[in-house]
Amino acid sequence: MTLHLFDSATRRITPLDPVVPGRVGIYHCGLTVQGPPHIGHIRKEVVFDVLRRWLERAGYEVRIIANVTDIDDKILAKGAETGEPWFAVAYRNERALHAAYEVLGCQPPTYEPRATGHVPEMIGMIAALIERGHAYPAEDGSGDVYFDVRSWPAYGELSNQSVNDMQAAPDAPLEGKRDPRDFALWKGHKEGEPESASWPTPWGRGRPGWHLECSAMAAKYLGPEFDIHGGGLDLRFPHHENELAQSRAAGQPFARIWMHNAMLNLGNAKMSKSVGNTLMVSEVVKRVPPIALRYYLVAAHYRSIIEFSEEALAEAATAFSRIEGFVRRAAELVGPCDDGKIPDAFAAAMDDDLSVPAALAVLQETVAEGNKLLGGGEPSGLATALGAVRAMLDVLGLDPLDPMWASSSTDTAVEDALAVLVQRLIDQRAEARGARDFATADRIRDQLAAAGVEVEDTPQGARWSLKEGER
RNA sequence: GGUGGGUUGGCCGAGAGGCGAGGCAACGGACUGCAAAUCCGUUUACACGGGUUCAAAUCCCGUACCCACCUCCA
Repeated sequence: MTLHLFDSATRRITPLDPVVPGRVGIYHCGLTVQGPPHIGHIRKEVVFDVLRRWLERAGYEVRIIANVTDIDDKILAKGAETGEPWFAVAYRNERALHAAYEVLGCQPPTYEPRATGHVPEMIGMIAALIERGHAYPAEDGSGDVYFDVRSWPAYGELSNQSVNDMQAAPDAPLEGKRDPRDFALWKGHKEGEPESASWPTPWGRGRPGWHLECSAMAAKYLGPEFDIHGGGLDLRFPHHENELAQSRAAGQPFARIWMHNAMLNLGNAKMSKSVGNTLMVSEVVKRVPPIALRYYLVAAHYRSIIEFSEEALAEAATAFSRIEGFVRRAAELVGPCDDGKIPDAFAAAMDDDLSVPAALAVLQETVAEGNKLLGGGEPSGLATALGAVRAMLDVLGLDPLDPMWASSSTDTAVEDALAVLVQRLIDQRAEARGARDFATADRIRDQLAAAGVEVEDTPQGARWSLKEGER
C-alpha cells in the first residue's frame, strides 16, 4: 500500500502520486515570526516531522521547504512598540522557533527560506500576474499591488467558497481595490515605516504582502508543481486560497495535495496570541519531559482538534513512560536492536492518512508482548519485539534511545560519578537484603528516593533511574 | 449570512452498517520480604428525537450544544 492522505482541496483520501517518482516535495507554512512558538504551532511541526519520517522510511527522497515570514504588519508594530529594529524581533522569534523544533525532536526542514530574501522572485511573480491580467497596481497611487480576484474564476476552489457569499470585511475601506476581496501582493511603503523594511520595485518602494512569499519560494525550491502543501487549518483561507490563486494564475499547477492539521484548543478556543490563551513550548517542557509532550501531540489524529488539558498531558506522560520503560529494560538485556522491522498493521495504519492512533495501538500491543518476554527470559523473541518497537517509535520521533533526546545539560563526568555512588548504595542494600535486614534495605531505598533516584528489583538485580517530572 | 468539522465509557482517544481499537485511572488476582515494574482478569460508551435496514455509534431527517474559517493566525 502507498501513503494515502486526506486532500483538503477535494476533501477525499488521495493516494500520493509524486511528480517525480521516488521523490516527494513538501512545502509547509512555517511561522510568521511575530512571537515565540506556542504548543499549537509546534503541533503542526510535529505532524509534518512524522510525515517526513514515514516517507523516508518508505524510501522516498524528501525535500521539505518551510518558510519563515520575517516581515509583516505585526512584526513592524512590535518593533515600533519596543524600540527594537523589526528584523531583531523577527530573528529572535525565529531562533526561539528553532529551539522548539530541536527540543521536540523535529528534524530541520531541508531549507527554510526567509521572505525578505526573496524579493526578486516576488517581483517576477507580480510582473507575470500583471502581464496576464490578474493583478494591478492600486489606482490610488499608494504603491500597493493587488491580485484581481474577479479575474480568476476558480478563486475559492480550495476552501469551497464563492466570492459572492463571503462576508464583506467589516470596515475595510476599498483603498485602491477594485473588489474588497482583492488582496495585496505588494504593499507600498508608508510614512513612518522603517526605510529598512522596504525594497525597490517597478511599482515603487514597498514590502511583500502576506501570501506572495510562499508562492514565490515554493516555486523556487520545489518547482511549479509539487506534491504536498501543508499548514494549520486556520491557514486554509485566506492564506492558502490566495497562494493557490496567484500561483495558478501565474501559470503554475502548484500543490497536488493540500494537508491541514487541526488546531490545538485551550479553554474551548483555538490557542492564539490574540485570545491570549497560549502555552509556550519553553514553558510546557519544564513541567513534562519534551518527549512526553511530543507523545501527547502525536497521539491524536492530526485532523482532530486537541482540547488541551494538564490532566491529559500528564496522562500522556504516564502512558509514554510505560513504553519507554519497556525499551530501556529490554535494551539492557538484549542490546539496542535498532534495525527492527515495522509490523504490517502499523504500516497500514500510517499509510491510511497517518492514522497514528491505530498505529499506536499496534505499538502498545507489541510492548505488552515484549513485557511478557521480559519476564520469560527468551532473548531472541525479546530482541525482535524491541526492534519492532524502536522502529515504530522512530517513525513517530519518539524513540527514547535516540541520541537526540539526550539532555544537553548532561555532563558525563557528573553522570559517571552519580552512577558509582548509586551503585555503591545499591550494593549495600543487596547485602542487607541478603542478610534479611529489611529495615536497612528499605532505609537505603528511601534515601535514594528522597534524592530522586528510584530503585526497582528485577530478576537480574536492582536497576535504578532518575525520577522524571519537576525539574 | 456563507463554508467546513465535531459531540464515544471516570478520563484521553480511534472506528464509520454486523464481530466491544488502544491507553490512562479504578478494582481483584499473580509475582515481591515489602514495594516498584510487569502479567492476568473485571467494570462503565457512542448528545437528543425520529426514520431506513434482518442489523445503526456508523446511513437519512430534525433538534441542541461546541469548534474553525470568511480579519492577523500553525
